[in-house]
Amino acid sequence: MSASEPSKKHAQILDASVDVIGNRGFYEASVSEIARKAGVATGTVYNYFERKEDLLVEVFRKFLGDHVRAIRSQLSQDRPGRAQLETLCYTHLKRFEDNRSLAAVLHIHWREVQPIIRVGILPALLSWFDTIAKMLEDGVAAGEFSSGIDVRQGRILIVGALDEAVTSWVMAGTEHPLSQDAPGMAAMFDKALS
Amino acid sequence: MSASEPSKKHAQILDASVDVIGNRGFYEASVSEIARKAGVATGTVYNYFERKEDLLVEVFRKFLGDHVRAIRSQLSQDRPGRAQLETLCYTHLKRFEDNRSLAAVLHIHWREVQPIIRVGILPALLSWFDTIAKMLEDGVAAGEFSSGIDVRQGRILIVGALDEAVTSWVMAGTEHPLSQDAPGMAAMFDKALS
Amino acid sequence: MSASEPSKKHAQILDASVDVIGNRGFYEASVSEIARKAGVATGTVYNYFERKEDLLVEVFRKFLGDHVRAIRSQLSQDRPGRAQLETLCYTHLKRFEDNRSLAAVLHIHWREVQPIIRVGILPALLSWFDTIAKMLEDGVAAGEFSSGIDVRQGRILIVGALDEAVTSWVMAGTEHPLSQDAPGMAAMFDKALS
Amino acid sequence: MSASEPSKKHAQILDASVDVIGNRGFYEASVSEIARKAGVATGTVYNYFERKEDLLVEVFRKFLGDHVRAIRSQLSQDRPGRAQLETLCYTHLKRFEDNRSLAAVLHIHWREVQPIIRVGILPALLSWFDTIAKMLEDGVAAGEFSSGIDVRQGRILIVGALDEAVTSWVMAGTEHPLSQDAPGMAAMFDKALS
DNA sequence: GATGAATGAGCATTCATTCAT
DNA sequence: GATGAATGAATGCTCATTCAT
Repeated sequence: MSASEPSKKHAQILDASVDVIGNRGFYEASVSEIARKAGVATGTVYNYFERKEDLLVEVFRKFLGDHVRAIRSQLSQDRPGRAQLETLCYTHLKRFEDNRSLAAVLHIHWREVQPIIRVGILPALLSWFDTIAKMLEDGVAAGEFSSGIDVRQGRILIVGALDEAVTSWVMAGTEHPLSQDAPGMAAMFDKALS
Repeated sequence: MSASEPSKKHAQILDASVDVIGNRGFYEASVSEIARKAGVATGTVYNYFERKEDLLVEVFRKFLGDHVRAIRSQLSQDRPGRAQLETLCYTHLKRFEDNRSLAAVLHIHWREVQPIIRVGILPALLSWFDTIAKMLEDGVAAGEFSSGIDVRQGRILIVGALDEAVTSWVMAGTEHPLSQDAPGMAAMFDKALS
Repeated sequence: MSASEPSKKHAQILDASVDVIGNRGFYEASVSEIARKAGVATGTVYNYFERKEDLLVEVFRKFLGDHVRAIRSQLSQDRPGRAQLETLCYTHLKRFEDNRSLAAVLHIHWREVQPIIRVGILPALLSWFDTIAKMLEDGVAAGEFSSGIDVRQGRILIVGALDEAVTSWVMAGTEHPLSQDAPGMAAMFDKALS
Repeated sequence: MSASEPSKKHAQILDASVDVIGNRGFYEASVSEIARKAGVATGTVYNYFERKEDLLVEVFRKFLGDHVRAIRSQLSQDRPGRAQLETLCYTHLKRFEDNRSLAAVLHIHWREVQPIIRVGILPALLSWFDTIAKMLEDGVAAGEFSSGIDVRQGRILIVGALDEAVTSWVMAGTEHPLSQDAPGMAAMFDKALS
């Protein structure tokens, strides 16, 4: 295998982490269970990750990172303003509707006080926040959003509302299609920012 | 002390729980540390609470319960619509600005997957959600909010945005006054719902 | 109350000890549960007994002591030999048939390795052993039992067999009348000693 | 080591359990102490046994099981009746004379009320009882024992007397050779059953 | 004497992490 | 690199005992 090819086992372990942590929560999940789900021995996990905490950190780095990159790519194809808001909401909600375990991991452990986790997660989180802020700034620059809006508060509104939408859906355990809320959420955001 | 006064030690333990859990997180907090902070022996905690989990559950029951009751009382003195939104935002943000530990406990452990905690916390959570939904319904009935709004989505918007505002403030560790965001948040909510 | 009159609470606690220890076993029984069954506060137990272990020791002292005295009194009314064997078996088995909890306490904790219990129980145990040995010696002296018997081994035979009879009955939880085995046991003892 | 060889650590832990439980009693014995005696870490015990109680249960399963198999093998080489009684007594008493700790564990915890222990121990106990009962039936069939005997009562007599012989010897802490009682016990049994 | 809340030592058990194979 | 048995620190919880009221 070439050096650039990511290890297959690394990926297996990461996928298993999403699965187990998403269903049990980080503190109720055991490294052995994740290893078993990944089809490797417990010790193997430590060939790829230094600490249990790194599993969670890497899940954020990879999966939230991928998500943010995808969102950015989508947004770049829309005109700033309402169109981007609709794309954002739909893409975000659809992504997690299709992967409930990932939704659970990212939205439940978003907030984590243990410093090693906090610090590790932060970059991925900030790039998500920045994506939203950038979108708002573009909307203002394009005259689509009011120049009087507070970008920081707007970011809080959007991030918080999307977060709560996904969390409620995850917690409720219902099968109602999460992405159906996208138009309504986008409309509210649009009005709030005009 | 009068007979009707609830146990002093119970209150001490609950306050210490807010303090310790708020700073370490539930899983990093040990019962002995909470006991020490409360000025009682470890075993004493178990005279008042059956399990460690009950500490967290009771914090929600009491402090979120008190908060919701206070909010409801405040809202009843305002006219439905924008006035209530402003009161809601200010009261909510001010409450947690004045008690960072409580903010940390409630906003970090809002989401908790362990069933015994989930189930214990749920009633307090639902009463918070219902308070927001009720406010929206009153606003619609009074003609202050558009009759076309989706109350469920509106609830998600407000709960999520307030949650994110507090969480960001807690996590950042900055001393910027959280309550200053109240007018801006209220204005966005108002526009979103019109 | 006169000094010689035994305390009512002392008796209540002892009766409750038989009840609880008989059903849970000494180590699974808690002092608080015994106190509750006795209708007194936990601390009250320590006004009458120094340690938890003393509860067990006192049960042996009082109830095995009473039993041995009753047996001795019965035996003194019979002629040595077979008649005494029959009286012994019937009285012993009937006593415990009528009080299953006491049977459980005495027969399960007969053997106990904790020194403080061992030492405390020993006198009562020895008086029980001596009673049997004395009966055997009387039987030999009266020419009813063979002069070739080993009194120590005869004591072991009778004590062990009666013990096993009661223990089996207690453990099985059946309702078959324990005392019905008395004639058969007595007959075997008689033949063994002739 | 061959693959069929049972785990060495498992055996070490079991041996240490006999040692520690035999001397302290089950409830006074701590898992850490057993682990230390076995030369392993505390956690290692839990790689081989699920619960502390399983240590005791396994001791019965293995050591009482081995003993019963050995006894059965010996008995099959003797003619039913007196010869078997002598073999039984000698083999039994000699076995425990040579292993005082094992004698203590098996004879003290024979009776145990905690359900998880009771149930776990029961099969080994029943196979011991059955061995005695079978021996009696064979003796009756061979005309060596009276056809009028009650096998159940005979089982109680033998099991109880042997149990008491060993227990007395263990408790007394004397060094008198336990097995010397075998002929006398066998003779009494023989007469009792004729 | 009676009470029962308070105490804190003690212990079973878990599990992240290591390391010999 | 892969394995999984071994490790032992860490912690929730119990309960005999004390003592202020």
